[in-house]
Amino acid sequence: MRILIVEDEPRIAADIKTGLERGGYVADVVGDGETAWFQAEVESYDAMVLDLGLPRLDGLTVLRRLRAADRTLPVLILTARDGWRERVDGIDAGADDYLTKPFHMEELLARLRAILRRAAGQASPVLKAGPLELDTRTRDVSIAGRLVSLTALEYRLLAYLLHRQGQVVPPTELLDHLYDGASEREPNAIEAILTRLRRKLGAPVIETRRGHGYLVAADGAVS
Amino acid sequence: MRILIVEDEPRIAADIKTGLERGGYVADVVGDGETAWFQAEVESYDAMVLDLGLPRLDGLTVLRRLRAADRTLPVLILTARDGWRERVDGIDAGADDYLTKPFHMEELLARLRAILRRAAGQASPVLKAGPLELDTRTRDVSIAGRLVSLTALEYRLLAYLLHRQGQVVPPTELLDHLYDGASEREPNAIEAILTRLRRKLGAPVIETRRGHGYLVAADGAVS
DNA sequence: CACCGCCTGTCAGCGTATTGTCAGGGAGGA
DNA sequence: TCCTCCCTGACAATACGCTGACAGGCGGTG
Repeated sequence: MRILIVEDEPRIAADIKTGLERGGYVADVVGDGETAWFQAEVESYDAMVLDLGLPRLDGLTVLRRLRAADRTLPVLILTARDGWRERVDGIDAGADDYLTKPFHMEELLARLRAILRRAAGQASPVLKAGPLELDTRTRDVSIAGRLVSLTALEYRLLAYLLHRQGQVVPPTELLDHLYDGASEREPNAIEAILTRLRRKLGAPVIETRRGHGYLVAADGAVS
Repeated sequence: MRILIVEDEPRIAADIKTGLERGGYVADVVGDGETAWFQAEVESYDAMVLDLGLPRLDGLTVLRRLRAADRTLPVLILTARDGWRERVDGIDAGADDYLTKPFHMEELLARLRAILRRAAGQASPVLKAGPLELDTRTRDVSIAGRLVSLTALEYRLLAYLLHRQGQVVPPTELLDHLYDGASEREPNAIEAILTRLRRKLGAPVIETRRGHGYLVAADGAVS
């Protein structure tokens, strides 16, 4: 899961980035609305954390532009403590959620999980596919009840596929969502992680559709 | 739109009900968790406004039961002002949103609009032509209910024709759209793919218009 | 500061599915 | 009938995906 943080205060931005990375996400930071808009158009993110008070281009405007362009990217906005009017505007402009500053990192993570979950059309924070369970809160993964310990990337890969359960995910998309913007990777990197992940899982949860991509079946069944 | 309000304090419940009705919704009120659970099972609501502090059966429990039963009903929870821990639990239990008491009616309405909007926007893009169905999310193709497995190019060819359903597509255009700009192919390559595709489909879905191109009829019928 | 161990990206080799080309045949239109 | 255009089977080249091995990097530990 790759998140775009839009926050002009470097200190806060860095805190959020660290928090998100601890939470198992990949995050890019931009400091103004203009760049945010550009970045969101050009790169692919799974969600955006958006501060409303921004230089150059106001956060609400960024959000409205996104929605006007039919981009359904989940957006979590950050507002001042007593700005309920601001929050109502934000929600009507298409925000999926808000958080008032200052906030607990833990709450930001919970709300992020929630909007990501919703975007995937899921109701529960525990993602399931057949014998496989992935708890997004604790990041525990178990198969047939047995806990398996995954590395950061293995987890991200699996979580991403589960979020898009029932859909075929092309390898290029995985490349986009598993790594932040700073890095270039060979497509083979995905295959390597996948091999190791499959070995750990020990059950055929992840299907390959040659020429199309990878897939975790909606009910966990293998065709 | 019909909303279920779960709130044990009659005064607040009445306020919310009034507010929702002013906002154009229909609302029912129940005062305890047990009834809420029963009511949500028996009647059909478009969303639920759920107070967490409830007699008989706690709000969180109601929510978890709903989610355990795979009910995706949008739920907005009401929490105390400083209960961020409670909110995190609520969100992880599957709440779509929360609001801290006391709140502005206007904000409740905005958040309700938001979760209803979200719940509505989940349609699967499936292309159809007669007995043929192509699901762009899973890349599953089925004809008369029977799944057929297509290679990357067969899929692209079929998808392209379906996108332009009812129109005659010249082979040169297919050449342009199936391959990237760098490569030169014999026009025969298209014919070869088409032959294999037709054999897999087993039904005359793709017509040839000699001298013009290929066509998938708008209703899937063959003239 | 040095060491160690784990994580992870790259490379190369392998097996297999996919796909372009070729050549021959069939059908439609003039 | 003749000339195109299109279809199709066979085959070879290619691309794709999987895996084992290796090495650099990073963080933790003594």
